[in-house]
Amino acid sequence: MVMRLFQSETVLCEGVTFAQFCILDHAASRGGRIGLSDLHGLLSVEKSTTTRMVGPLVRRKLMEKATSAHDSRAIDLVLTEKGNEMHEQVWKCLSGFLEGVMRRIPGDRRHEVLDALGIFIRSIRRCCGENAGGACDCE
Amino acid sequence: MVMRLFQSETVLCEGVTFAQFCILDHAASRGGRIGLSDLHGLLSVEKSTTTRMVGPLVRRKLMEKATSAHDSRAIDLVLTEKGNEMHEQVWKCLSGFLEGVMRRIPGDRRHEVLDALGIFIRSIRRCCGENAGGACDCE
DNA sequence: ATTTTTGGTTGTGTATTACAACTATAATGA
DNA sequence: TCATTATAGTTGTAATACACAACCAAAAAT
Repeated sequence: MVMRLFQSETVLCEGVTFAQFCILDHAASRGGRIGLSDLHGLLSVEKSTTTRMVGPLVRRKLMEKATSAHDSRAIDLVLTEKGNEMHEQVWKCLSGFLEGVMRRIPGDRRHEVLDALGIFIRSIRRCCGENAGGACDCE
Repeated sequence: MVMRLFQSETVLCEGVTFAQFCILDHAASRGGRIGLSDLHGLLSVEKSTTTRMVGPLVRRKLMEKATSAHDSRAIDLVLTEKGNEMHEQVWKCLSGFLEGVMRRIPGDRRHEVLDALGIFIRSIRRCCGENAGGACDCE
């Protein structure tokens, strides 16, 4: 079972939706270049959906399509200058929000909370079979 | 900004979707009866959507429509016997899943993790202005 | 008594997806 | 090497999930 968050077209920040930010971020975390086909898995969507999700980013010149080095069918998405700036901008906006959340956690417990959150998320992941097919069988 | 989880029609358990379970659960937690109009807010959807989400539950006789005591326009949803059983069934299934997650958290930290999770969620809520209009302004 | 507001339904448009069909390239294998 | 099969991406289409608007009936306000 796939669980998606923030899938609406609603703009998150700077005219970028959450899904779009995810794509920018995945690219950024890999040095600004990512194979289109890698995105299917990362976003848990069909390849046709990936095509369509990437569209607006390319149209707005936040990313560029480049043919992959070793496979002329495959496409790499490359962060443009503008895309990089946008990514940082949105990150700033997001961390602003996170800071707000943090401010509401008693100072002496912040570390504990973040730590516990990590444990919880990893537990769910392991319980759901990580990337392997759903061992998360609810019958 | 509205954030929705598990909105797909995908069956969660026992032929009940997550949204349907939420409705059953809200009713159950209020003694088996809930005003249809209360659901709009609880589910964060338009009233037209509520109407449509409730449809299948009524058709499957998990809930019944009853005219509200003090307003002949308003409708109350009442859990049927069957609906109550279904609710418990799905709860069992869900807690089975949660147990699986818990088993993967070191025993001596379980309490801490749950505790921290509560703090985190409350912080987000307060940060986003609880039920008041979005103070969660990202900008 | 008339007007306005509110609860619910239905009609309709838009967005988000998956699935299938198709093209082009790559890999396999006889 | 040539035929087969697999893979990358795009486009067409259908299903779903929702909001918004128009509507009716009942309630509240004037």
